[in-house]
Amino acid sequence: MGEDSALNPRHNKAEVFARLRDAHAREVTEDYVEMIGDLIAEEGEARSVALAERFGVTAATVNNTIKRLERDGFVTSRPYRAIFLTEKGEALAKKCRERHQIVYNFLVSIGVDPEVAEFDAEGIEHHVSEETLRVFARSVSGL
Amino acid sequence: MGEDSALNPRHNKAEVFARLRDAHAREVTEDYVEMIGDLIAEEGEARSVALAERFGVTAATVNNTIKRLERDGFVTSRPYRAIFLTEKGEALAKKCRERHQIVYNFLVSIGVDPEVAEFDAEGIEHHVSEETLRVFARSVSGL
DNA sequence: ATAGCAATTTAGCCTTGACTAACTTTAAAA
DNA sequence: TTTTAAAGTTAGTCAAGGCTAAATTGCTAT
Repeated sequence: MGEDSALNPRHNKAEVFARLRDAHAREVTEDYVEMIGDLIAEEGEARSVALAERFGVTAATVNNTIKRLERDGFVTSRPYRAIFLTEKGEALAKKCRERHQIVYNFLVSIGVDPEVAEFDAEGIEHHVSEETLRVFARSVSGL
Repeated sequence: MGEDSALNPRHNKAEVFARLRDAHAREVTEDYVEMIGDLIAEEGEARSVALAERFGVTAATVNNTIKRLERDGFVTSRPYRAIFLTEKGEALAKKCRERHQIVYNFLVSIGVDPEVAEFDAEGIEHHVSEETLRVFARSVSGL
């Protein structure tokens, strides 16, 4: 007995990977609400064409994704009009922006080149637990 | 002029996201070759049933994935038999194992709980650039 | 007022990665 | 040796997230 316990972590990875798949499913949503928030802040509104350009995907892909986000309650949109964040979307965007900033600042603080840090933060931010994020934040703030 | 240059990184994220999508496409492959390597090391051979259990997916899903890995030259397998890594697969597994270890050690070294570090490392390892990995490794080795 | 262009939407296709259900093969126990 | 349970395979479904091509809408300049 006990060979599948926490004492022998080699043998119960399933949970880790399940969480990984969940994080995965949230990534695109998070990147979109974050970007939509940025666009509204920078340009006053978020249009499909700007999202397509910034993500490097086609307008059709943006359209699909926005439909999903709308279905899931993160944005509202009317045909041929700009895209808006719901409260839920805004809250998520805020959280993501903060998280992104913490990861970015942390990477730079340990000596990663700012441009590389920008790349890596984008990938890492979706996979950092609350605890690790706290450690990052504490580390940046100089212990 | 210059508003899309590196001086204004807000405006050319497309590349970042393209790389993110690529990293994404490699994740499952990397997790599988790594796990197959582990199983061979621990149990002498890698069977579908063990992969399914460890990843928390069905045997059918494992089967699909293994076919893809075989098509892409990372593993060999014969019906109803164990799965083997090709040289290419072995090389990738080795690289992933090292990277995973560096990320894990780094997280633990900055004060993340080992169990949480294990979770996070699994997600982060696929998104860490060579440069950031070097910074992590250097940091762990006590600069 | 309308012509034309840019933006958006729609339709149809693809791959990945997941599932269930049903079937086949292998290997071990009776 | 035969039965049976476990392992593996196959077929069919689904959602996410990409794409292209074609249709539609909205805006702007004539």
